[in-house]
Amino acid sequence: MTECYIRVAEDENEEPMEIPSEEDGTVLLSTVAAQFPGACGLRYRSPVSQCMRGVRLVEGILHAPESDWGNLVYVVNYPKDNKRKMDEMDAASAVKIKRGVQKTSDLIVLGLPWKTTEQDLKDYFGTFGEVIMVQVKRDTKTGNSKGFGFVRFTEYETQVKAMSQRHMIDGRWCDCKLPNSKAGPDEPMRSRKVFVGRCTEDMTTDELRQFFMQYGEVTDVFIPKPFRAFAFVTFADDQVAQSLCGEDLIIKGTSVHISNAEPKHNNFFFPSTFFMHLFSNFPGRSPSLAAMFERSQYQFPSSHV
DNA sequence: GTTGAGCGTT
Repeated sequence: MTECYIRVAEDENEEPMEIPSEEDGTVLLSTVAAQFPGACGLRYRSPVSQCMRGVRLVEGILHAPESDWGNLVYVVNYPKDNKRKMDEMDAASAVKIKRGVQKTSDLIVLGLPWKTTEQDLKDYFGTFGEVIMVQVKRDTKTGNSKGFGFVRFTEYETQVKAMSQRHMIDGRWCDCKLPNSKAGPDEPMRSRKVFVGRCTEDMTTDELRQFFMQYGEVTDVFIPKPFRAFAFVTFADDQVAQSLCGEDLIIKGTSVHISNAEPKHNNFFFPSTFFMHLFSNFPGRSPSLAAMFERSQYQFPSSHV
């Protein structure tokens, strides 16, 4: 299958718009969303059954129902029952509606047996409902499990059920809890830039751009080199950025955390107490210390906030 | 090559 245009409309009876496919014949959801903001998928009326059918959507990529898209008119899906156009509301509330009223969040799974794998977790929690993310936290050097992990369900009801009981996993009782990192909402700040934590090394700027396009126009993606497990994404609209803050989003199967690009304290790797200690020991005359401070400034550049 | 309350990224 090759590059083509598929016909897309907001309603079956509305005049369709032609939207380009990719070279492999798939269509990016972001391409649809560029013309129909807030779109979360496509459907079409099957010529055979006369029923509406959903178009397969995997990782932001829409796949043709048969060998090709044909001449069908594809109708835009909007989240839940919200069929209003995005321009009838502000961007922030649109994203909230798009994301549903009851957001699911990552759950920490405590007490895992050392031998339990992510596949084990997926198999176990899959009996409760659809699972969209599992992680087993491991020592980066040895690969040994740290005995805890994370799980994320599609449905909020599933999450509630999972938290309401203990879990026997590979012979041990485990608990699902809301992680401490979700304790309080992030402070609001009017920035167009968000901090994307827990990035994996295989995420490219293009992929991040493709992913975040679904929420609004992306003006910049910055991934520090060498790899530091985080990125900055800038939106054209600060309300879009703000609406995502505090969210856990799943990119390529990994849960990333969105927070403000300018937290109160950038003190994880360079705590101020660390500097104070150094300064007190070597009062103001260490070239290497100055160089280190320079690096820390570079790693948290004000130009990226 | 161990262990058994915790907490993922800046």
